[in-house]
Amino acid sequence: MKIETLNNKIIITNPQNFDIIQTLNCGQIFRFVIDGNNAVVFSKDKRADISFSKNKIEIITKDTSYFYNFFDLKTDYGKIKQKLIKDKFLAPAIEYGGGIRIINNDVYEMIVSFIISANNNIGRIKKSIEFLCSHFGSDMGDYFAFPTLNQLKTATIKDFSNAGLGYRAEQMFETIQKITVQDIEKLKTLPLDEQYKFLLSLKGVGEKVANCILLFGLGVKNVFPVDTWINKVYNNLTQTEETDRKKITKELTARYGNLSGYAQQYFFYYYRDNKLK
DNA sequence: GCCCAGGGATGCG
DNA sequence: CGCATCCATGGG
Repeated sequence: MKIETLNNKIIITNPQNFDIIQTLNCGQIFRFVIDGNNAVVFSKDKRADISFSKNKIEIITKDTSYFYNFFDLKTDYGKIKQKLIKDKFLAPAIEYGGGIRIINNDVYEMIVSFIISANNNIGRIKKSIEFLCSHFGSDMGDYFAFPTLNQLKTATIKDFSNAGLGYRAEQMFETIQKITVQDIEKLKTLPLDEQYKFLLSLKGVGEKVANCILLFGLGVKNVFPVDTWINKVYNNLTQTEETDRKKITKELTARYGNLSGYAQQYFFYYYRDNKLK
């Protein structure tokens, strides 16, 4: 794999451990469109237009360094997979979704997105987020930016309800009113336990959502978000009917350690995509 | 009509 | 602490 960064694009020839469709479709990001061999990806107020084939990926964007980090291009996924594939449970999942990369997205955007995600499905999550962008985000000409915190502070409970948040509308309103730009900046500098504590103090954020925010928004890899799919994976692999997600989270984080976040995404994508039990 | 979706808040013991 | 119950909404 060779990565070249030019003025307005990143060119990846002979991509290894990087599949655009897998990376976009594994549930870590909600603002994207795939059309054949092209994709458009949005983060904050930024946009990347991507064309991809078997031996080439082109990421066209004004913000090359942002999307270089966004797609985690500095990390050697070959090494990570080499370790994880020794795990007999994980091997088929890595075989299936070995082109997944863990995205480095904006923390605040992840807080809003994953509050919406609770007990929800990806189609509805995407629609709600699009609503918030088109009603509260800046008009960038041919798309809308993700609303800034101060823009979203103008939204009412009714607005969130109109966005399809259902019973999460009140939680979102409270959290958006409570947090400040300074809180978000400070959050990035805190040690893990304090980051976790802050996130759990927000309405609509529990253990699973907090772990997703840490993984996709703060680059923390020794967390293992447990949702309904991971719960199914766990029961499938252990031949149990465990429902205690705290226990499952603890066990899986202990098992995969600093590679938990990667393992979790391989599992999630494989089992959900194949709709296994 | 029931079940499910990248679960969390609340109340009760 | 652990545990049960409730929570909007749209698609299958």
